[in-house]
Amino acid sequence: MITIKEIARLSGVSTTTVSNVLNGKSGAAGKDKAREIIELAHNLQYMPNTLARNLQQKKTNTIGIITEDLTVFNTPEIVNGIDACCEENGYEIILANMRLFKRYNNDFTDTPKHHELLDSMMRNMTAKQVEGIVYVGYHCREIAYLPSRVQVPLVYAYCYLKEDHYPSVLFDDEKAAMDVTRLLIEKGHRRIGVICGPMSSFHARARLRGYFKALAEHQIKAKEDLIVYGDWERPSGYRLAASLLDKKVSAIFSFNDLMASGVYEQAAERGLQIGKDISLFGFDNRDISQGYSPQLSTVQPPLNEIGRLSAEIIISRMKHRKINKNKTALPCTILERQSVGICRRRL
Amino acid sequence: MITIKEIARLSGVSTTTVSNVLNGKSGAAGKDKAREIIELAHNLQYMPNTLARNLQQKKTNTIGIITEDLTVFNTPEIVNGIDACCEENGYEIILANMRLFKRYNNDFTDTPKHHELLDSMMRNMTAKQVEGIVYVGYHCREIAYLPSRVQVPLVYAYCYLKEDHYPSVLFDDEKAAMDVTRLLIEKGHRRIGVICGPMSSFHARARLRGYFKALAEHQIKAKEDLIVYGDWERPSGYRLAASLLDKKVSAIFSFNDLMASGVYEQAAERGLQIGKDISLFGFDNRDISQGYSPQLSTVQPPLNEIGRLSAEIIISRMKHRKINKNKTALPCTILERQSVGICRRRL
DNA sequence: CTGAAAGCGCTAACAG
DNA sequence: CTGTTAGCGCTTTCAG
Repeated sequence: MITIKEIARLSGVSTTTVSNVLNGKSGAAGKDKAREIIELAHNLQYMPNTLARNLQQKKTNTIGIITEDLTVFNTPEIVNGIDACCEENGYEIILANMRLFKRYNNDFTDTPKHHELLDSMMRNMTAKQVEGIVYVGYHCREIAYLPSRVQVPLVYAYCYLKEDHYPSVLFDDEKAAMDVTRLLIEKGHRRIGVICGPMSSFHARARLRGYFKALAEHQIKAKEDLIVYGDWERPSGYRLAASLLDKKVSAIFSFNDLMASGVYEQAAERGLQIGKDISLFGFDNRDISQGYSPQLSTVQPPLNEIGRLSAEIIISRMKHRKINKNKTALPCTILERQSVGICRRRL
Repeated sequence: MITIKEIARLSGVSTTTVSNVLNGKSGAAGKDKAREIIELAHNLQYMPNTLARNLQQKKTNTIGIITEDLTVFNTPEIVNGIDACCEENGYEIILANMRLFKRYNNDFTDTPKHHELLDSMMRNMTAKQVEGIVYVGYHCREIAYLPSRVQVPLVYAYCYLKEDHYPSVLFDDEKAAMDVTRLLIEKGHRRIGVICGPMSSFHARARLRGYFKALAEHQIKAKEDLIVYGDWERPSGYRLAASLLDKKVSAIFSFNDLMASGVYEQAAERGLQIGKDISLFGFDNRDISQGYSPQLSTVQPPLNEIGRLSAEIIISRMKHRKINKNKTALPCTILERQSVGICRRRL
């Protein structure tokens, strides 16, 4: 690999001059000399060595991203947002993927192994002189473990810490659920069944709050028996839809698309047409939501924006040493598709 | 940030000794001194500076990954495979994401802009002293543009070059399609309809070859009117299924899951039960394939393995300067689910 | 406008 | 076992 020194030797100037010319320093060298140097560098396929430059400048313009699992459906889009924002601001990224699912078979959260891995990745990033780190969870949840010895700004994306030691960026489950419920109410629905997730889930609890709030707003009494609890998987949606349909709900709000997909099946078996006889809403905007007829109405979480905002927070902290330890919840987009219709049932 | 020099000063030894101790060089220092140094380093939260180390060693143990678009469904799994293999071999990764879809609105392949972006990313990686690069396409296709001035081993994953200038790793479309067709034949199917993709697609052509070969093996005459051409999207599957069903096929092989999902709808409208009245196979193993009842049989491409092998090739090239410019096609896994049944039609 | 000198943090070579 | 010297490739004084 050809160096600046070599070019200096060949063109009979000092390394300083070469460096100046190649970095476009104003009035660095005589025009002729400059052109000669540039040409030479080009012909010799000169490439600056980032390591050397960063070492000397004590600046890498790099932020690190640690993902819990890059293959979990929401992660890439978040990374994409971080990446885009960094690029726009002249920062580079370094990605480290914990690969939690493949590594630990889905049984890892807040175990010593996980902590050790995290600490080692943090150390590795620090060693590489990143100037900030974004930690990307694979779903929104509370993380108990605080990484040790963090020396640069740190932001949590799509997850948050038990106590606000660092800022975090999430999306607003509660508002989204409220919006969906309102929309259903405005279409005339009063008996709105909910296929909730396990109450241990942050998402499930927040969405339920939103549902209750919207009902209360419209003076509709919430009925406990219209809320059933699934495990986020399709079969539970199929099973639980049965009990809700028995209770004559006119609409079902499933707290994720997978369970909603089970509702399609249950409805089909009963000869009920989704969007006409029964309205259905999901959550997540998974691929699957467009794979049914009629298409599933759903909630799209602002993944790209979560990434962007996380990066912005990091960058602004790096620049202004601003301290901010808050949670930020970004709004979701409600995607109304044909699975929702006017309530035809007499009240 | 605390340096080795500082520790040397505080513990009254030379930087060399500190370096030796901290790197566990055998017999580096007296036990007491060594312990003292280690403790000091720990208390001061010493972190080695990777930049400095790599610069001095002229070695980064890093390979670069350039993805065309990280958010396209198959990419993360491939990256995961590369990452896993690198980790096992003591290499680090650097990821650069072209974000082609968001950047150019799906109209970019082999345009000057794309080339420029690629070249700039390659340069950037070279500047960072990566020792090899894996280029990850967003789907298997032929790439015409040869990056200029590549100075390290380069492998193409999930895509390939027009001419074999560099090795590439793909999956075996033809064999997978042959396996699927055989399986259907063995279940007694003779009139097997195909919902193909556009013939401009590498995948479509290869899968069609596999289909023909399997038929020929069993002396079944291929009928042109049983092959229809979609655009990979769901509506085309719905539409084209109609024409195949009119032609009384007993099985449909859709060349992707999305189009297969349209077949479900068409079949339902005609009161045909998938898996009984009509057998159905897809391709890709998308999430959606498990979102129907009965579940869709499909083909799972070896994404993780593509990643792993690409990394292995890079690493072995780096080590042994082995030259290999071949395409490698890895086998897919056939996932037989309930959408396939014995042919009940009299022949 | 130009270059000599110094140094970023680390390690390798070699001498004591 | 320990320290000195030298240098990775680059940029930044600062003097000419």
